[in-house]
Amino acid sequence: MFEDSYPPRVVPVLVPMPAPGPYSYAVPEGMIVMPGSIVRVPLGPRQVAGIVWDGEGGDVNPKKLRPITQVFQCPPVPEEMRRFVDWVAAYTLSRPGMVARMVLRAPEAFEPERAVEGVVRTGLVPEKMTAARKRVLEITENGLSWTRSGLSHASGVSTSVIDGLIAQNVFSRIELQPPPVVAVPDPGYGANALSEDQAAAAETLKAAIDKGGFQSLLIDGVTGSGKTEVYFEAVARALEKGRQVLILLPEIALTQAFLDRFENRFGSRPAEWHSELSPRMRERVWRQVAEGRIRVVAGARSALFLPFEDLGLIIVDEEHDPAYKQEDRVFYNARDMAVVRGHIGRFPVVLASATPSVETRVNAQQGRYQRIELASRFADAALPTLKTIDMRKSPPARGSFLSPALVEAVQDTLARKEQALLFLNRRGYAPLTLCRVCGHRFQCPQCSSWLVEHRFRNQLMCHHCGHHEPSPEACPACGALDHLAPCGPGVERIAEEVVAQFPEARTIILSSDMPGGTKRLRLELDAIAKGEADIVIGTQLVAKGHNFPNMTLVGVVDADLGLANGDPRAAERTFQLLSQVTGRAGRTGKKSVGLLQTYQPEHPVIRSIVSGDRESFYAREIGEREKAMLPPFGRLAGIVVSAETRAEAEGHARQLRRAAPPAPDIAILGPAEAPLAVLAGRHRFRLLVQGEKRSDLQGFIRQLLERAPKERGSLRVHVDIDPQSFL
DNA sequence: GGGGACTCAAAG
DNA sequence: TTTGAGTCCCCG
Repeated sequence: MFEDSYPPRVVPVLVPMPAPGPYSYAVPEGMIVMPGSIVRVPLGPRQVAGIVWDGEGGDVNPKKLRPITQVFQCPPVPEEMRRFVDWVAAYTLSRPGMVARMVLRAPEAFEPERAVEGVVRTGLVPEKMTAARKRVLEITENGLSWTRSGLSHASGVSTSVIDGLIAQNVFSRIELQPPPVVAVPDPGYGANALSEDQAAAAETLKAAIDKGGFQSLLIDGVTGSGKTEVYFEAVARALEKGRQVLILLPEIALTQAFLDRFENRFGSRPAEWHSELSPRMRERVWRQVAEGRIRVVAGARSALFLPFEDLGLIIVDEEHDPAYKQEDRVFYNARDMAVVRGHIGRFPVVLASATPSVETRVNAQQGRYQRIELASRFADAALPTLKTIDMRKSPPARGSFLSPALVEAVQDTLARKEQALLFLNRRGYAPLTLCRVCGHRFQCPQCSSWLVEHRFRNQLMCHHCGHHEPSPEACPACGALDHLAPCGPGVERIAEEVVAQFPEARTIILSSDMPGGTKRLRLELDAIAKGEADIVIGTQLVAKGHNFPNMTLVGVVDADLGLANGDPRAAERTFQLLSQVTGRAGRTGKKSVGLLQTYQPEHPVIRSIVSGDRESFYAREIGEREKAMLPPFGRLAGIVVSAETRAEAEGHARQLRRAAPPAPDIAILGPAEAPLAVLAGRHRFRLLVQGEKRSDLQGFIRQLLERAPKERGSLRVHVDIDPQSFL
């Protein structure tokens, strides 16, 4: 008997820390675990949740071996999900435990939800009948069970009436399943009438679902072409087949309108998953997704790591959106990992965008993704007429930033009682402050970029690293008072100009850093949709999928901004942003106009925006990328190592060049160029490492990380996805 | 002598 | 990633 338990059974367990692989734990006698089981294990001085992994427990010093404390009573993490974790870890050069940590992000969800106490009729009748008791009995005639409070509410009696009936055995207490977070969606609830284009596209998607197996599809349709309705049909079909569905959205916290549309189509809301969920809700959603009780989740990128019981479709809406990139700890692009997830789970993945990323277009061109085009706007929604305003010929008055032509257009719009949107992708009041006496420029002490003045907060802020300081009264270099000059506009400064020009108009600024946070922004967006504002001044936030039905003028204050900042994706980003923002106009068929203030009206990006010729943009950009060997072409431009100082970056670069041939191409970039990834925290320099094969680069980076353990913390590796090395 | 800030190694 | 231990420094 004693012998039976020796040697103890040992299993690998993935624990939430950056160890190179799973740790081994002993399984106490009588405990039943299987791969995927979520367990509580001792780890150093604490207890953590981990996932029993596949294979044998590695050989460890038996003295170190400790037993699993407990197996949680929740569904094991499915095989598909475990392969996905392994794949993501290998691809992103992160430790599997850190990826597993993303799966286990709902610590209280591993224990079953507490059952709710309910009551049900026993069949007995009360000795004495009263009016209140009669009402209760009528309502419960059908024999269904009720919660105590629910029943008291429904029958309009106090709970003590029900307690009395329980005491007389007219009702008995039962345990009810905890209530679902959301009702089950009904695929046949509110099917929309589709245009011919839309119907054809929907058929293609449904065929992919019927066929089964992995496939990635791209819905490529101009803004307003009704992509959402199209992929809703795919969602409906997957639901009919009994599969779960994940809809990924960038920044779901702001997309309340999406949830309404879903509800109109399916009769109930999808479950939400994003960082602003309350811990309680997070637990319930996680648990119910694992149990298969939730059929559709609409979530931010982290929803990709929910333990779906039977996922059968992923939609990635606005697939080009940079918000899909996670750039800390585990670096990944949720759009690409969604494709991988679908491949592992053998189901279709649908990407949707009006302005697909160049990578995705290349994938479509090469036949990896099936492209479905929606060329026209839906129903009466007409695309706005777009024009440039040449700022060399029609300059703004001195000290202002809006050209007379744009001011006039705003005036006309107000006169027609319609709304105008002025777009400038720059937060704050002025991007640079300088001293007119000595020429001093305010710079960030941490990362040497310019400090942006924010008048509302009365602060100078670094948009790079978050450093901020109070706005100064005097120049710190020469001490001169009243000679600090703001240079260039931010949205706050445009708002100042607008208020001066149109004092009677109702003006709203929409910028992610306005006080009040997400909640306030949501209210503001609602207010605008209801017509409670005349002029909206906004940063890129306004480009994102909000519907402003009465918006007939979009003015782009600086269409050139972002075209020349050294980022290899600058042209693409600008094209996407300007297409999306001008697409905000004319959603309900009113004649609408987009005006782009520019100093370079002949610039190819500006021209393709104005002419509406998307294809010329993609053709040209794909060609440029190919020439420059940038993503998604040629040599993988995929790995970025950030370091704190240039010397350190050079050290890393030397090491990499010394590493076994073929040595990769390495570029060292300062904060100003900063392409491909946001500089995180204190990291000021980055090496961009290019190589022939992903596996070579992975080798280099591993070596680098191993040889430079002292630099841990000052060294960050970022993987920029190379879509051609997938799968 | 104790507390705070910091670095380091270890966790099965 | 988290933790505890060790070290240094400062302080009536």
